[in-house]
Amino acid sequence: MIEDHLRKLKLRAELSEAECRAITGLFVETRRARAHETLIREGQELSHSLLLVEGWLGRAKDLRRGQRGILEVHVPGDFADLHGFTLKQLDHDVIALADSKVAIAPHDRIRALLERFPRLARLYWLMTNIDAAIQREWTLSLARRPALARVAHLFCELFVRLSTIERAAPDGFDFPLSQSQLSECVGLTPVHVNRTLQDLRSQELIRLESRRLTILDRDRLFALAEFDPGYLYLRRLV
Amino acid sequence: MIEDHLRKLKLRAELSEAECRAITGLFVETRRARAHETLIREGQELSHSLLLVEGWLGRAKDLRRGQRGILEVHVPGDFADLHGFTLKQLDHDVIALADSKVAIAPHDRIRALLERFPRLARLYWLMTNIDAAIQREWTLSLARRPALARVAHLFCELFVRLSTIERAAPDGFDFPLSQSQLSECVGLTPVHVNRTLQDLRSQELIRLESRRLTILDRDRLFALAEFDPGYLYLRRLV
DNA sequence: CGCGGTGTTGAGACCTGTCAAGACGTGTGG
DNA sequence: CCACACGTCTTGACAGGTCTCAACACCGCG
Repeated sequence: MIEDHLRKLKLRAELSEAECRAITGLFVETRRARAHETLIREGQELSHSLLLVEGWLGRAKDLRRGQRGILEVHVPGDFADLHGFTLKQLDHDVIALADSKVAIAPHDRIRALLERFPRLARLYWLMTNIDAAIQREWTLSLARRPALARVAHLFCELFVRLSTIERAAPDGFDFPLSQSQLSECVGLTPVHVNRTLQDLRSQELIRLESRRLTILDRDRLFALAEFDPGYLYLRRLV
Repeated sequence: MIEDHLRKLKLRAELSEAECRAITGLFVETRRARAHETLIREGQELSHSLLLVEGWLGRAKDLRRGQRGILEVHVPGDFADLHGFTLKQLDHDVIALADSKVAIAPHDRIRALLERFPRLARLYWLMTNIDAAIQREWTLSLARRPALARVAHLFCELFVRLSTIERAAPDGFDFPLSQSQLSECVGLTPVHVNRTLQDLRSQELIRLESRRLTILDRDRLFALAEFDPGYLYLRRLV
């Protein structure tokens, strides 16, 4: 059930059988969430963390005037709020972007695990840093990439992240977000995202229909987005 | 020399005398850097981390066409690249935004410290998470706040962060960045930042002259920026 | 059958960027 | 002491990217 998570960890560190079993033992139950459901609210006291098993989650923050930003998206194998373990409460909401399944890890079990395996504490710290690197790249996108490159860059990133958990085909992946949700990820309006997608389609870079994204020309898409996967740190580090 | 750093940590955790001494023992030497100097380059192999003692540093990433984004700024007491300890190399540059002084902590000393004081490992993980929360707020700013609120929000954040290390007066602080550097922080052009600052001045919210920022009406500035310091986690957490 | 969410299109407004020029202060070399 | 280069701040005119508002088509679902 949490193979995706172990796969993600093993990309960066060697894991022993005992460690894998201990990590698996973190989770007490699973629950389902429907698209648009809010799983965790900003400021809420937390006693457990959520691992995404199936579906898509996002971190969201609201402003006045109904404006919302989605600040990061999670794919299966990601902890959505491991930072809640140290922060005790979050500065953002965690929302389901599509129908999803999450596994619940109580904080006291996480604490016990990290005390027993200090090496894993180091590894999860590393994963936090990789999360932050992704966040930085999103920040750069918003600061400096125009709409077209910004959307393209998100597709490139998701393609690579999904590939590492073997949820991407060579030429694309299932992408269940609506254009409206996508607009919240890239800091644009839904109308402009629609026009940007048409632009990407007319340049024969992608297809996007019935919630499946097909990448027609990966090299040109990567180039347009100035995508360099270095910031994902897809290599052994521990 | 590293009192600012200890002050920052003590805001979030109780520290024993032994822990303080051990942290102080992390640093082998200091060095100076001139404004605009690049201290660490993206991709460079790292064997030590830098604590900012005096001055201003920033994390920067470049794109083609000479576009650059500054993704986070550091004030005294901040580790600029503690994530380099786990990541081994960075996905961004670390640059001096003003003349600065940094203290150098070799990674093997950091490793020894965290093995001896596992509680500090937890604390530095927490600090990483607070860093990430700041990054999220910047992302939100870029995604959803218009130029005026974006600049205002940065000033609010810096005012609070500098206050916690007692480097802000009740009504402002020294702010050595040029308008061009500021524009790289907020994802605008220098020309537009200039006009935005004039707007803030004409609304009698701030003064900014000879590298000193004066906040004339804190409440209105906070309201304009929709600034809520919750994301800085200025409270005991460990 | 009607409804809400989604995707699409058009026209116009607004925010931000581009390009160009000049003012000012500072440091440097003659 | 002056001349000069350089970075910074400022201003204007204009271009361009993105947003707003409005309308309509489509679809799945109750």
